[in-house]
Amino acid sequence: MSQPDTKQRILNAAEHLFSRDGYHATSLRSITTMATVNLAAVNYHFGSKEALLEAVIIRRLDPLNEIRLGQLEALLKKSEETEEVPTCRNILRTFVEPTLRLRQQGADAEDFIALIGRILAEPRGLAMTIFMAHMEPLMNRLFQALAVSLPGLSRQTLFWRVHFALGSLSHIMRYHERHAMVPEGVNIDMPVDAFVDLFLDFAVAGMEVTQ
Amino acid sequence: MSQPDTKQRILNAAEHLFSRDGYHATSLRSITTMATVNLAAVNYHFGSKEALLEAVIIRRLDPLNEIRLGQLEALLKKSEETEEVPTCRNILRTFVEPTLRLRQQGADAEDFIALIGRILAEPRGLAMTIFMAHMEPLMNRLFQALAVSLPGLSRQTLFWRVHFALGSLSHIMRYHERHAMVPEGVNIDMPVDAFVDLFLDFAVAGMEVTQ
DNA sequence: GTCTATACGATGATAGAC
DNA sequence: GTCTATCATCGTATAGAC
Repeated sequence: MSQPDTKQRILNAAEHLFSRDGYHATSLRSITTMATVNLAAVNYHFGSKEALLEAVIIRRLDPLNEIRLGQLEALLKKSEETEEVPTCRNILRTFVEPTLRLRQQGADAEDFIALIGRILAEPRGLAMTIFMAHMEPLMNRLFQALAVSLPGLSRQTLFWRVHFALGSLSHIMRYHERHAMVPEGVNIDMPVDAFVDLFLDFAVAGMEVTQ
Repeated sequence: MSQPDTKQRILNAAEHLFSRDGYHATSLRSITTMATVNLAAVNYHFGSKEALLEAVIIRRLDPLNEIRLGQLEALLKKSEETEEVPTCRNILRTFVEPTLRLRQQGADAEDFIALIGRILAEPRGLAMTIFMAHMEPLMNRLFQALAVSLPGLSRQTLFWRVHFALGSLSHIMRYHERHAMVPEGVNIDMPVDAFVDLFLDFAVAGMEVTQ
């Protein structure tokens, strides 16, 4: 009997397992078992295990980047009208807040967060190529906006500071999974809004410091 | 013929391949071929593939942590004598500088840097457990020293800021491998000293900001 | 003690018949 | 879409040469 959501069930299972165990450590058999579809269905719908990974990434990354780019463009448009340069904090917020807010959207989104963390750690991998291609327009726009907001910084300094800041973000997106080394009195599960501000306090100070 | 450096050759090959391709994507056969040893030599000398990974990690991590801890203790001892609280910058430097200086020590050390990046992205993996066990004493000491240096921060805020800062570091340790998305006019290969300062400017500002 | 050659059972991805 | 067969490769174990 035909099951119209076969593709989605495969995508969900693959997202979960790729995130939890990594691409190479996940077998097609475990994916198709979890999705309750036949082993060969992956090849039929996606062509290969690699193509399945790409589909998993794109399904969530593109909508997320649309939100991030939309918020950034709205901020820049507003600043044109008011003729005020947008602040570094507000620019970074358009990137950071939609990202951290993924956590509120359930376990599936958390899986995706972990998957991105893995991708960023495998520089030479196939997934990295896919990821970079889909991030580049947004990154260029972000870099450009920050250059206007922080005219005192050299391109070199700005470049590295952007990566310091986004590196922090990618690191903490993975951190909630590692429950070791958490001192007493520290709450790992903060409300998203508070966490966004906690992060922006840190990142903006580092971006804006003059030296 | 006896080859007294068989273990080292296996370790070198494993470090290189684990770093480049990841643990699961690396086969024992590719390691033993690169090391020009017999397939069974890994099991003979290390017991299993997992035990080999642990040996690869420990060989470099323990000496590195000895250097970092030694510099931190020296700083704290000097501050006791002069009765001055060490600065956040100097505390962080004891962690950051030996880490970034690994790059100067040749291609092998660069492999290890990439491997650590991979480990940090696989929260639930075996390697993470090994890594955490060997990092914990140093992390506790670092956290304690920073708490004294930044008495105005809550434990919660300090905890997250330390992870923001070290997250930046782990991210950029991997970055040199990804040559995409580097704007013109940006030099990826900076001298280590300059890069340490560039990083500390960012991280210290973020650590110290009051709000 | 070290190392080699070889074999084993499990699991990988994929292709082709249906 | 599914089922089954196929074949490569995996980590590991073992027997024996040096």
